[in-house]
Amino acid sequence: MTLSHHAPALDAPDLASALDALRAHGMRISASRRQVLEALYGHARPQTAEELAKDGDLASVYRNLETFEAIGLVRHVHVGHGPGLYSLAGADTEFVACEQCGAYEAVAPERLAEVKDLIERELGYRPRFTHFPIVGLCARCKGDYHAHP
Amino acid sequence: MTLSHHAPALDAPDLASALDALRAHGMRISASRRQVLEALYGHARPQTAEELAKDGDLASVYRNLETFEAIGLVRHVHVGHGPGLYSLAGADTEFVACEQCGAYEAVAPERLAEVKDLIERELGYRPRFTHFPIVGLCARCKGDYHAHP
DNA sequence: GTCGTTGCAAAGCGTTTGCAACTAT
DNA sequence: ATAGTTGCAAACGCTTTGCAACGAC
Repeated sequence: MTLSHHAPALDAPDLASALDALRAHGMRISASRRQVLEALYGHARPQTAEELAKDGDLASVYRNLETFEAIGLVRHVHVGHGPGLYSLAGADTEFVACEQCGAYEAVAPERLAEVKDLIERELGYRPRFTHFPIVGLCARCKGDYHAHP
Repeated sequence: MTLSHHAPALDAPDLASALDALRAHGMRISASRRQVLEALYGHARPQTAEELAKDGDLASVYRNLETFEAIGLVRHVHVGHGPGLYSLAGADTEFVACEQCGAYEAVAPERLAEVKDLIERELGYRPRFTHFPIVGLCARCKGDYHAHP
């Protein structure tokens, strides 16, 4: 499958409207799906598939996250080498991550407007830090070269 | 192991000086090591471990790339979800990658000086696009939203 | 009753590890 | 002779897939 990560963010402000969105796409409401969505609505931070599965079936969670992403309900970001981190699509969010300590932060796109324009002008690429973050050293790690996580 | 990716780039302009570098670090010159280094010196583009191994032992190649990287001889970049791409450390190089078509390009650090300063001023993170590239849409893919690789 | 979805098991990919057999020094 | 290295096999972590049983509609 070639899942587009460019679906326009679907704004489902609560669980009920998320379920409506599924129905609107002809999808059924299963226990697994309800549970994943509840978990997503219950956490501010992006979650791994494993966290979202709790004790349910991981394969189903991956399948569901994939379809949720296809309809623009969910999105995920890759921080370092770890598992993907999933969150509700809502407003576009970009990320910065520290390759030293693994910390990462969401960044509102407005704060990166100038940066992205500059990169596009210089390189011809239109950057998007929603799926793969800006990677570097965070304020703490910049100082201590030999610091450990 | 926690391998520092921040070792200063070791400038070994040819195979002979790379081998000297190994010796200088008390490392032995094995057939596997010679072969990996020859492959690295023989290709301009970053190579996967599998490509570097040709028909040799992949595990040894990974082990050797890891130690080469630890002494600053080699470096690798992660483009999308594929395997790591290894190259000689030489001069610092940063990368941009297209998340649509998988294309990527090396970028001289000077071209990113302004961008990196701007990011650091805005976010507090000091970006480094040597290990994880800037990701976005390349010039070709920006246009055709539904283009295929 | 249908067909989408699940849950399990198994495979996949890229990478790492344990360990006995080698080999550069 | 004695480490450091190799090569194989097996495991790893994350994700995907095949498929029969299941359950939402």
